Amino acid sequence: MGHDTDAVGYPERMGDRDGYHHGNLKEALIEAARALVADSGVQGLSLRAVARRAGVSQAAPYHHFDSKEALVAELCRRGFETLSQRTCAAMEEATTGPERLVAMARAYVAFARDLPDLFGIMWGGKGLIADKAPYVELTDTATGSFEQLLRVVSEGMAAGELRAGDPLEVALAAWSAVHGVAVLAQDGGFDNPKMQDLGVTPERALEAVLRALLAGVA
Amino acid sequence: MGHDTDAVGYPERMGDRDGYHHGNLKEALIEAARALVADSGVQGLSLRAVARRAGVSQAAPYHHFDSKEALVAELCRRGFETLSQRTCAAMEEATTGPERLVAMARAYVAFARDLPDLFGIMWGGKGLIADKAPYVELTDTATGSFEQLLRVVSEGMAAGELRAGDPLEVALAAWSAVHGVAVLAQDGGFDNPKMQDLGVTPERALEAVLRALLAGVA
DNA sequence: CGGCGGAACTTGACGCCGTTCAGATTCCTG
DNA sequence: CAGGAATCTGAACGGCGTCAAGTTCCGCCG
Repeated sequence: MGHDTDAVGYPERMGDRDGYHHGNLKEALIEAARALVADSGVQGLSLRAVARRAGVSQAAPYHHFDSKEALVAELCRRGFETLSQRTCAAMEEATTGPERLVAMARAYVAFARDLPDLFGIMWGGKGLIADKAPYVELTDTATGSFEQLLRVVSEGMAAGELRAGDPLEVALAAWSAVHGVAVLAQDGGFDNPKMQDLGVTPERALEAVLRALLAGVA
Repeated sequence: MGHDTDAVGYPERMGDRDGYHHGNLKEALIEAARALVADSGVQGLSLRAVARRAGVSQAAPYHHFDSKEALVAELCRRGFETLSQRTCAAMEEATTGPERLVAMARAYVAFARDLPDLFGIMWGGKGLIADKAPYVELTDTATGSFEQLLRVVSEGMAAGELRAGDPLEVALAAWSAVHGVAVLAQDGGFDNPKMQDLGVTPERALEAVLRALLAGVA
């Protein structure tokens, strides 16, 4: 295993990682945080644990981040980046407007399922990030995903593949509905006995939502 | 103001509140937690702060709750109870199936707006409650809301006010979509400059979602 | 009425947390 | 090679969740 330092590479000239200086601690901290969340969940994400995992003292992170919240915000921002890449990739494999919307929706929910804890942090209420507003890069990246959706809807309408209407309205409805499925699937809204008895699954919820959306738009 | 002890009443024979024993600490703790969340947010919710607010020592809560998580779970459960009452009340003022669905949706989103922190705890990812499954009363109450929705959909279909179909499918789509709006409205998905520029508001998202849902069902 | 058992509560402690700060170490520039 | 800037350490502060041991009070049995 060894340290995490080699997971990301050094910025320019590869400093010797055994020196007093780490060389690329900022990146190593983010990677350590990501790994920590991935296998210990949100609860296990402490700044001290991140520092331990990166092999530095507990105070070292403060030379690269203003606070724990700032580190989490960056983790979060990268999550939105990944999410955007995934929906983008899924979309490009489809051709018509409705197909693209469906592909993006599936990719969105799949992301929430594959990386539930990261997804939980990204949309984690006021738990870890009291207010996203100060983290401009974070909100910009997050908004980028919505703009991508908005573009797909607009183009679909222009191409006559989606019924003409207000693209913003359609994009908002789609985002809200799909996000709802992802959130419920991720934090246990579907995972209790009664729901199981009813035959409720995230897949079914997604299909139901897609059917409703497409009925109004395709 | 005074202590919180008088907020709920004593169980049987009104004990003098100044004695060594509190008299009705469990209820007082829940009330203190509720108040704390209401005016300090999720971040300010610590077991010690709850105890302080109730005027007891830091260890006192452990005679009434197994852990902080257990207290939060009860808080949470009452949140679902309130939510259910609100959607129920809103529903009863409407007559036809579609009207009832719309009324419930509005009440749901209004709840998230009125009590954002409580709503955040109820659906708070893995932040405060690692796993809801052990808290049976909690999951039961939460599921009750969905069953209520399912009933309304079924009755609407039986009365011919909603297009015939699988009630579960429709209820799932409606819940997911409306929940999505509530979540996005609550944790800042709509509250950034770019979204404002686009003219995005929770109300608009809700209207968009409702239009899509009703189109497929009314 | 006396005292006894147990429930309710307090005190004090442990380890972990986020954060700060003085000082040690190393890198880079001149 | 000198000195300032960047980086990292070690120790500390207060707050947190939790637990063990001690204290106070209540109702019940004799």
